[in-house]
Amino acid sequence: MAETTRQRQKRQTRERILEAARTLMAGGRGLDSLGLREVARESGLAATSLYNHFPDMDALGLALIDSCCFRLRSAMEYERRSMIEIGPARAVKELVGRFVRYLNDYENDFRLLVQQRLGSHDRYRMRIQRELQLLVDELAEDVRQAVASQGREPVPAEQEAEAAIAIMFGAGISMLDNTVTARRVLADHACLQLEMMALGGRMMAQGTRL
Amino acid sequence: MAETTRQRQKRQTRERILEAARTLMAGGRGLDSLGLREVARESGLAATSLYNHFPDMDALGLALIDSCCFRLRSAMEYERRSMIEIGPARAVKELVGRFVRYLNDYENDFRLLVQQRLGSHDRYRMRIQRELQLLVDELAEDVRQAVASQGREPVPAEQEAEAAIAIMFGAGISMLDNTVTARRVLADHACLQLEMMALGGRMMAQGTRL
DNA sequence: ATCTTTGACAAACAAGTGTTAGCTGAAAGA
DNA sequence: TCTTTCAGCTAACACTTGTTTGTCAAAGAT
Repeated sequence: MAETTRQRQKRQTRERILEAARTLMAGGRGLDSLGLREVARESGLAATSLYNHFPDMDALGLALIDSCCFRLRSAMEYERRSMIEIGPARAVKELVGRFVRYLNDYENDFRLLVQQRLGSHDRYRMRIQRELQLLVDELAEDVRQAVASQGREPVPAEQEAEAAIAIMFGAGISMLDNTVTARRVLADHACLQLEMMALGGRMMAQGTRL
Repeated sequence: MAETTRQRQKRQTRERILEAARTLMAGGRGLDSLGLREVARESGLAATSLYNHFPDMDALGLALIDSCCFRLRSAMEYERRSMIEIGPARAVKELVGRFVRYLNDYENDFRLLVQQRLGSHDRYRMRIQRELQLLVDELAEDVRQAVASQGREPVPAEQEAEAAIAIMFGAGISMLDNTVTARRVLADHACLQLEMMALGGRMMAQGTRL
């Protein structure tokens, strides 16, 4: 069934509202400091019209976070086979490269996600935590498969993945206040840290301890 | 020169204001969603009285962040000699233990710092970034000294320290939404991850690569 | 062609915001 | 003891906020 004119226009307006909210947050403002009227003004609508799309401000925020999660997931998605076949060192580079590209494209998305991961709104937090846990789980599965395909001892993949995400997000946060060239240095550091991590995991799997 | 009655009362009131702001943020609210009048009400003062202590809301926020930084620094401070002498495995446990204790005592401080690290206010961000960099630097110096005292090859200490802070902060963020017992598990994970990191650094110093 | 639905609108409401001006009374200094 | 200082107060100003009510015109349905 084709989309009617009404449905299309409503959907477009809805997107316009979300886009307006994104614009307002571009300067680094927090989601909770955004006002309904302010968003309405930015999107060229009457304040009351927003109620035709979202029951209240919270629903708008959740929609925004949902779309941010979707874009993060899309950006970090890849073909597993290729990641596994290229070997660990290049896989690390590929992973970080993907993340840096995401950061350049959706800087404000990232800011929003990291900020709201600690926000007051429980629903927001849960949604984001779940998304990040999925990221960790997928990464852990990749690590396991890559190691298995090389016939090595099983490494603590969950821990590696968790640490890897923490390291990348930490680097990402630092990148936000830096120039594009400085970001490259930070990305290299992140690569090195991930390699150390992987190396340590491999040693630990062989029984080596500190 | 002793503190006069007036000076003492003013200082106490100032602290009362900051404490009120802390209370209001206890539920996880963002700093930018705090109102001057709201803080005044919470601290039992007239709104206008706050101007006797802070020129505007931004100054209040900065004072709050400053005190959070101070408490973080105090909590993570330790005697270097002891850290170096107990060996790497126990040093990791000590470090994480210290951080967990800080988190239990000053949960809202931590939330505030992590949130405002990505906030809109440049001065806030810079102040926090500087504080965290100091944390990284000190940790790196400890790693270097500990390694040197054992007569080992120099490891990439800066990178280890940076990753370590990222890992601990990542774990800390996860801990905020968990019970005390679940936090212990997360702390153990963080320890394991830090050990992997240290092990990988040592291997890398010996020339091993992925 | 007629009737119903509905997205967008302006007006209004009660409450909240940051900030300024001016007053008061107690502490500090002479 | 007299004067100055100043933390805290009330009142007021000019906004902004989220939300409700009722109107209107275009799209969809019959």
